[in-house]
Amino acid sequence: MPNKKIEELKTALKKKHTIVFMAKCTVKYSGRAEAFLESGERVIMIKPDNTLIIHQPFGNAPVNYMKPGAMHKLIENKKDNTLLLSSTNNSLNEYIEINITKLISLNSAILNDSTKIRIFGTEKDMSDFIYDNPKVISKDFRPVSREEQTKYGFIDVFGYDKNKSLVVIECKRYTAGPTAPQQLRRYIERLAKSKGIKAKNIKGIIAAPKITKNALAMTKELNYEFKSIEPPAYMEKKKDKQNRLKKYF
Amino acid sequence: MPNKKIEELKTALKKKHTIVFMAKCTVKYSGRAEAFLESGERVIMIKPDNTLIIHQPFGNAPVNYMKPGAMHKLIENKKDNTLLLSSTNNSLNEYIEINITKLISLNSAILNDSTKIRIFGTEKDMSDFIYDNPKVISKDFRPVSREEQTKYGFIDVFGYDKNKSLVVIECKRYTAGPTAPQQLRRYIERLAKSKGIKAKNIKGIIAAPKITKNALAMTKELNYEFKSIEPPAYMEKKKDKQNRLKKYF
DNA sequence: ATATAGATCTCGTCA
DNA sequence: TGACGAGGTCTATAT
Repeated sequence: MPNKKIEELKTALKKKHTIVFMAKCTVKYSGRAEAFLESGERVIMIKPDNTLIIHQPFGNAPVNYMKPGAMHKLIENKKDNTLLLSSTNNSLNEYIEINITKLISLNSAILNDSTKIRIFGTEKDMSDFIYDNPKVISKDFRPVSREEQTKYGFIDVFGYDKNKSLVVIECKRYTAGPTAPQQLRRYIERLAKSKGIKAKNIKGIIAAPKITKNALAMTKELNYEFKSIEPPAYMEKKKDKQNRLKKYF
Repeated sequence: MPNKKIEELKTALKKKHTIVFMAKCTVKYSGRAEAFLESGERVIMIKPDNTLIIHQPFGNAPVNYMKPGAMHKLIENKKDNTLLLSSTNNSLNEYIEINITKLISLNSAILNDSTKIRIFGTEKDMSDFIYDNPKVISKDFRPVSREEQTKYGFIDVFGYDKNKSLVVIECKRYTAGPTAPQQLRRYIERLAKSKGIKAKNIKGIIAAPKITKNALAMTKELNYEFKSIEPPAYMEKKKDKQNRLKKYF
């Protein structure tokens, strides 16, 4: 490996640049589990906050990583002309060893970026939409709170029907699986206990665009209701995708 | 922006290289949700399988991404000297627009890597450990199967006690939360139904290193049992971390 | 620090 | 292809 590149990498690490390099290497990880990756060519990224990310040339997820706050040490082995990048996170008790046998490319720079991403169409947006438009549940539904995360658990939307019976709504932004009625059941049982009423007198509703067959069976067995509701951002997008996109720039 | 770099990027895209570049850009995403990221300097990676990943210079997770299988188009705007990288995934109905105002660095190469990571210390390893060492549950426990992926759900370990009562064990690698007794409850209720026996005659055990206070309360309320068990890899690691690491290389 | 649940979750696996 | 649960999940939020 060229000494110049190694010096450049050392300097970039010291100066806390954002560093990206391609290298042939093996990887060992030890921490919450243990992981081993045989020799291959990968992309390795190190950030100023000491995040380390290793990507294989396929797939969406990194194959290995260290969370922000690790410490990196670069050790040259002049005998066999290899580099060892050793990363430790003492507080998390995690450890990575990258044994580099070939340095294919290297780039580093100070990147200026302090912006935060804005995301629309989350589950919170969905529960807000239901709170603001209760008629999508039923004309009799009267919401009284959203995101009730304190006493009774994390209830998405909470209210009363025309008979003043309690109504608890669990939102899912995608197809509801078996965990949805499970969650609803847990919230309703807790709520019933704390209010001193019977769980069967609380109405449970799952609001999601779709529900799986099994989840629907469970929902009905527990005497809850499924209400098909699209996430609001998706509805907006359908209506006028281009206008919505333009709004933010 | 230098024409040479733009041509290099175009060629690399065409040749399906693994590409990494740093750029000042804005990002718009529309798909499962909608996301907007104002101008800033980031690392952008494009893989031969058409994965696209955008990293800000901080944090572990990518700020934006497209899954494998997207299509990328590079459009030059010579008027204001900008580049538009437009990515679409038609089958997933997802879309990203990256507006590049500065190209800071660029590297591309064909990376050879066909290896797959091996991970030890997963939940499966834990259920295998319990199956092979049933005495860690109790001296009377007789396991008959592990990882029972049936119509009843996914049961980690399944067996009988000395009275020939059914025993169902749910494993968690980390602190068990409220979802653990919930899951166990679902498996046991389904199993009881299909076997035509009463759910209360099936013994439920949560095996995990720790359990939260609420989860323990739920566990007891449902007449299940919590058994504190360390994940096996962690135990091995404690015993002789160095030996274990050496074994695999 | 712990607890809890969402996520543009991702990924593998099985029917 | 959908369903389902694990994940070295990660991340944000509340206690």
